[in-house]
Amino acid sequence: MRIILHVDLDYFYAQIEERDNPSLKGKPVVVCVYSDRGGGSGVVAAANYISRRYNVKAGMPVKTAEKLLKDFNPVFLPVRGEYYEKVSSEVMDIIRSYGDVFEQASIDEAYLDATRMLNGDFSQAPGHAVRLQADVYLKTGLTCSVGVSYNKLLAKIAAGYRKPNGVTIVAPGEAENFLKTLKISKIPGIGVKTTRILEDMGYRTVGELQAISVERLMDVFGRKTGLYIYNAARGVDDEPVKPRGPAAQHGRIKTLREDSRNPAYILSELETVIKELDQDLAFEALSFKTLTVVFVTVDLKTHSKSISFDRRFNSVSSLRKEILNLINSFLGENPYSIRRIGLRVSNLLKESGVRQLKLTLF
DNA sequence: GTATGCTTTCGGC
DNA sequence: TTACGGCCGAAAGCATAC
Repeated sequence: MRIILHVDLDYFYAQIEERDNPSLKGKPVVVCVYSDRGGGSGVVAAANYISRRYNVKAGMPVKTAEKLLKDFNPVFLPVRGEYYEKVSSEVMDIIRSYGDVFEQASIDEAYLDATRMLNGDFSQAPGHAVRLQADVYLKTGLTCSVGVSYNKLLAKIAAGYRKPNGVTIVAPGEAENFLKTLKISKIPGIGVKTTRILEDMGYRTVGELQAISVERLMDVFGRKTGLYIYNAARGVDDEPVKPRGPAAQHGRIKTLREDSRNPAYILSELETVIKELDQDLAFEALSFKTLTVVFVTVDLKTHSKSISFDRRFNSVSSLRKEILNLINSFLGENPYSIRRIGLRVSNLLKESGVRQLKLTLF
């Protein structure tokens, strides 16, 4: 039996701001991504627990959060992405030392396989998790929530069970009991859409979900997803904790100063995106074979158009003609104006040798 | 029918 | 009443080859 931990930093961006400025404690704190449109246009990236009491949530328009909090002395702050990345690396370096295998799942989440480190003795796992939590707090001043179980699925659900600053153990034999009263949306991968379908079928808890046959689930959701839901409802998961390699794609997207269907204007707004993406590629010594233009139309739907080449490029700046073609092709088949525009490169390869040495000297 | 590879969309954080 | 970012990986969808 494996010993798996899931570590989740609590309300990460907002907690960092609170840590760095203690006068924020006790107030609703909302960290926002503002676009270039002015007038406070943007969305909420993270909200502390006081904000959450007033129904403020990540993903919500900033304007909505302002209305919900107007009587409660809130603090709205712009995101400091690079700084949060740096804090994340410091925290991850601590977490890493508590497992044999470490997998960073996002900027504020990680999995550990600690089976060998604890000699396969599950009874040592709770103490291990508490020590990890205390160590992170002592060294960084940040709290996290930890889930401990014998697979990634249960460890992740467990981490979400007691927050913030919680530790939840789901020992072998306890999964059925732990799962049966949970709402089905607590299963990772079961989002709004799937929840709606299952609720319409009359299922609300994971316990109830266990009554559906695998055939029925595969019928409704397809082979792969259906089997996943069937197993997840039983706490069954054998995904290994595995270190993540470098990102498989790099992208930049921005909100246009005004909605538009003018290809020349859209391309001009892409200039900063091109510059930043090229800096990224140069810094990491990457080349790519596939270029994608990402469109978000005024109805907030995301679309994309891509082109693949049979040779590698190390910069997008020489591909403006291709970008323009993709924009025109999109406009030809879509009636909506464009609100946001971006670029993505994939099929990445690390440049090696002399070329890389030259680039990293900058 | 299966395997493979590419483009597009979905959804979590 | 509406309001709305910027990333990423995974899954879905589709075409092709055998």
